[in-house]
Amino acid sequence: MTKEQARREVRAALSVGSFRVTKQRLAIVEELAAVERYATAKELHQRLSQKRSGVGLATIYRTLETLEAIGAASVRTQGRGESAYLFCSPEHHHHAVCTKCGKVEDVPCRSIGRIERDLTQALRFKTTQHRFEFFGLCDRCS
Amino acid sequence: MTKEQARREVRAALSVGSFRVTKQRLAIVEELAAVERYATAKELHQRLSQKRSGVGLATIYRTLETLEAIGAASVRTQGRGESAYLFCSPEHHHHAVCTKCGKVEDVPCRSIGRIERDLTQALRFKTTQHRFEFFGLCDRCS
DNA sequence: GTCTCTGCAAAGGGTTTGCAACGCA
DNA sequence: TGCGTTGCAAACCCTTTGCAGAGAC
Repeated sequence: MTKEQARREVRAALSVGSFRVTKQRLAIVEELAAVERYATAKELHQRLSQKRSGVGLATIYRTLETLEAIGAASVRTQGRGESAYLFCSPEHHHHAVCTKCGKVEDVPCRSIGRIERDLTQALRFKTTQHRFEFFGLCDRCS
Repeated sequence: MTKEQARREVRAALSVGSFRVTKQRLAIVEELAAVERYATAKELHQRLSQKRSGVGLATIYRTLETLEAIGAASVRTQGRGESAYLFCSPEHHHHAVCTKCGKVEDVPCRSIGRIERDLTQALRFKTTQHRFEFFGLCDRCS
C-alpha cells in the first residue's frame, strides 16, 4: 500500500466517527503503513523524530488506540510487555509473519470449514470467531 | 486434568532441565491447572493467598516464566498490558476459548494442509509454524 | 467559535531485579 | 553442602492521564 492509499483509507475511516484528521495522525499512519510489520510506539516515535515530524509519544499511543478502534491497526504483545502495532485493513483476514525480516502479509480467510466441524463435533464447541497466525519465510527471505 | 496429573507432568518437565521441584512451584501449577482458563499472576497470587500457601508474587512471575519455557504454559496479553497464563500440554495444539465463561479447551491440530497450500501459492510464503485461536461457546454455555 | 487533539510531565501499574535467607538434591 | 529458589521491596519501564494551548471543521 502506498502512503497515499494509507492516508486516504484512514481519512475515510476517521470521518466515520467524529475524529479529526490532523497532520500528526497522518504522519503516524504513513509511518506505520510504511514499515509493513509490527512496530512499537517507541519505535514509531524514534522514526518520526528522525524526520521533521516530531510527534509526542503520548499522541502516538492515543493515535494507535484510535486506529485499533476503527479497525485500521492490529495489536500484539511482544516480550517485556511492549505492544506492537500493524497497519492493516479492517476486513476479516489473518497474518503471515516472516520470522526473518518481520514483514507481515495479509491472508484472506478461506475454507476453515473442516476445522470448525471438527471442533463442533469433538468438543461441542460453537465457534463464533477465530484468529490464525502463520509464521515462516516470506518470498524474499526464503 | 487432575492435580495429580499436573503435578507429575511438571515434575517430569522440570527434571529435564536443572530445575528444582519446590512446594511453591507445585502449588502454582496445581492452581493454574485447576482454573482451566487464562489466569493472571495477580489472580493466582490472590487465590493462593486465600489458601494456606502464601506464595510471593515475584515467585509466581518467575514460575510462570519457567513453565512457559518448558512448554507447560501458554501466555497471552489481555487489556492494559497484563499477561495471562494457561496451563497446557507441550504438544502442538490450539485453543478454543469460551467467550462466556473463559474456559479453554485444547484442540489437536489436524488438516491445515489446504490453508498452507493457499499460502504458499498465493503469497509465496513458506509456513514453518502456525497458531490458531477459536472463540465461541463451550458445551455448557451454549 | 466550538470541540477535539496535542505536548509535556507526572502518575499509574504490571513486571523484573537485587540480595540475604532458605531448602531441594 | 552446594546451588537453585524464595520473599520482600525497590527499581523498571511501558502506558495512561491531567491540563493548558493549538488546531480542525
